[in-house]
Amino acid sequence: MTWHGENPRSPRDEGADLLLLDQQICFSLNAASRAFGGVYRTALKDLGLTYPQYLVMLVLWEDGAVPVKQLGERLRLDSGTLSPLLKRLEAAGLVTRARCPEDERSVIVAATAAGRELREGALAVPRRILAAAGLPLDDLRALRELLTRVTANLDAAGA
Amino acid sequence: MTWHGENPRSPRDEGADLLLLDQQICFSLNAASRAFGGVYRTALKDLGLTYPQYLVMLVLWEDGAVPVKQLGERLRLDSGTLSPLLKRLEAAGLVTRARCPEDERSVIVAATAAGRELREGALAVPRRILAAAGLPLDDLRALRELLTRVTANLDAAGA
DNA sequence: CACAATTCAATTGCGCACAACTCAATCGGC
DNA sequence: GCCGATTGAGTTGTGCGCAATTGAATTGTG
Repeated sequence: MTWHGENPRSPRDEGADLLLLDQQICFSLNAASRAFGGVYRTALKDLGLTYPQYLVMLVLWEDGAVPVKQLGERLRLDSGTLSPLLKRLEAAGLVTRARCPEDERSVIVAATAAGRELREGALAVPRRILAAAGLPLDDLRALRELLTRVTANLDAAGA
Repeated sequence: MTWHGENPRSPRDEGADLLLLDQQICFSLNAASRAFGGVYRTALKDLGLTYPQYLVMLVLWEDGAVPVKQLGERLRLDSGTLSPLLKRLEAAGLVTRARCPEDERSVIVAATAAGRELREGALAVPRRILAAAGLPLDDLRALRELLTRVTANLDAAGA
């Protein structure tokens, strides 16, 4: 045996095995992310939220008022994404944006009364998502663990 | 013991464990996907490809000429995404698009000579990505396995 | 105090993702 | 052969994601 994998290839294609594995990992990650997106889209439709907007609301429900900067750190998003998103949430009457008096550079985001009321309807969403995912809790925990580690590694490598 | 988890909560917050897990899973999935995207962005910069364009080229390198429809099934993308993407690849001189003679509705996509030459440079990419991911092969396989299963479940639930 | 460097939000430009729609080609039943 | 239904690409509109830039507020240093 000149080859050592289960997928024998010509010498000219050395590395093609890795290329395949790579494709499967990254592609399946992408596909999974979009598949979750699809389920969230329908689950959040009644609330009038997109998934990133839902994430923002989750932070606001948990933390109260937070500056845009902090929101970005929590969600791994920059102002280029958050500014228009927050503008839309503001237009929908769900959040307020106000310059911080102590530091006029930063903008404080907070949920309005309507935004806080939305939490009620949002409580049903996660159970629906978990049911759709259809994996046992242990697997989901393992998945989360792996994802967290790989993200940390990738961010470190990219820095 | 009234509770059964490691994270006891008040009765009003029943299910909050699940809720939190859901948030962590979906968020970390999203974050991981974007973290991979960032590493790919830099790795593919020299080739002048984006990550979705790279996925398309992978299919073409592997399969030769394929109709747009088939491309969409493989990559889980629809014509609304593929049409402009393929247009850009065509403008870059990497692929050709031609109506299928047997069925004038479908369009056959194939790599040009320049597109095929790009494969040479692309062979170095996966190793770089895997290194950045920094997980042992077994973990990556486990990750891929979980992602594939969860995507299949989500797609089935969404249908 | 003055002034250069830094920080934070917003904006611009480009590409992806998806829903909704259009339109031509094809297929099916009759 | 004819006509309605279906199929495959493409287009439009909206929103996310990110790089690069702008501009105002703040901080640090001489």
